[in-house]
Amino acid sequence: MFSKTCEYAVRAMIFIAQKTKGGGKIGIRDIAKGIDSPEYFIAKILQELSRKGLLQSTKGPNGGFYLDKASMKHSLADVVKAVDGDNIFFGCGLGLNQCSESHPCPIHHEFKKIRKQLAQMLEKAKVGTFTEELEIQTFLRR
Amino acid sequence: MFSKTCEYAVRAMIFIAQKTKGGGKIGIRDIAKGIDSPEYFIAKILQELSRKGLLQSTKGPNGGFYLDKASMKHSLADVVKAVDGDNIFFGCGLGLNQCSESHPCPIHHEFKKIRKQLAQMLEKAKVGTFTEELEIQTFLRR
DNA sequence: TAAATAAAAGAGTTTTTTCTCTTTTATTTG
DNA sequence: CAAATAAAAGAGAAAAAACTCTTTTATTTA
Repeated sequence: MFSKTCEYAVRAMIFIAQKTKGGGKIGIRDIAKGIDSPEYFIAKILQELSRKGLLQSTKGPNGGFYLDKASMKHSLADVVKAVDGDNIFFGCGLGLNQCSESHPCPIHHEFKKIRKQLAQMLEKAKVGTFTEELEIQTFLRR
Repeated sequence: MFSKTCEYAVRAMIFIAQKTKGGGKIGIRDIAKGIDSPEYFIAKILQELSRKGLLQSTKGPNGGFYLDKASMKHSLADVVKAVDGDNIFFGCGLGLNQCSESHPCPIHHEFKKIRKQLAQMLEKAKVGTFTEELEIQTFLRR
């Protein structure tokens, strides 16, 4: 469904939201452990997301990654788009470039409904909404 | 969503169904052209599907690929499973191995609905049902 | 039964994705 | 301001996916 890069990104964003809701920051090593991902790899991914403004970071002692108020309101769809692009939301299920309403592939209309539901679900899910359930952190690993 | 291999596979199966409904066979070169895929690559994919019994073939002059009655009844879900496995139908949206009802990731329950709909849609779509609309063949390219 | 045909199998190469390590830059704190 | 800390950036390596070519095997037909 999503690339591994994208899965790590979503897990990391949710994790960081949980951990920095109170105002602190969290380091890359703790993030990697917290979501069970390769440390250097998730670092690269977060650099990219940071450049795109989806999360914040500061260098040096007491530095780390965090989410400001605006970033907390980003949706999982925003994260997915930033990493994998929007092909999952708009692309043809059979990989055809020219597939459209007027020139549909055999499963175009059925597939459209599912893509739409997926998009809506991920739009509704804001990064900041996963903070309440504290226990959830366990479930971002493995 | 699906691997390219899988997209080619589904397109090829639909194409072969359309072309061999009347009882004939179709060669690999025509299939590759018909669905706009790399010839040697789709050949490999169909060999695999043939071994798994999802379609039939014969060698030699007048040989080629075709679908017998039973194969026509296979669903697109069967094809997807044969190529990509069933991860798309059962796997966690965030890539977690241990994600389950009792140990869910943050989007487990929402994601489950979408996976289910996708599965149902592809189960319902039988390879043989795409034969009526003759014009459809154009829409398996590009 | 020899030649022609077409898929199957074997053995790759290329490209993309995933992952790693080292060096640099920014920030803090003693 | 020097040392320590932590992310950013650069430059890859490893693994997986996508794709290609050649040889073999099965089948038909002249």
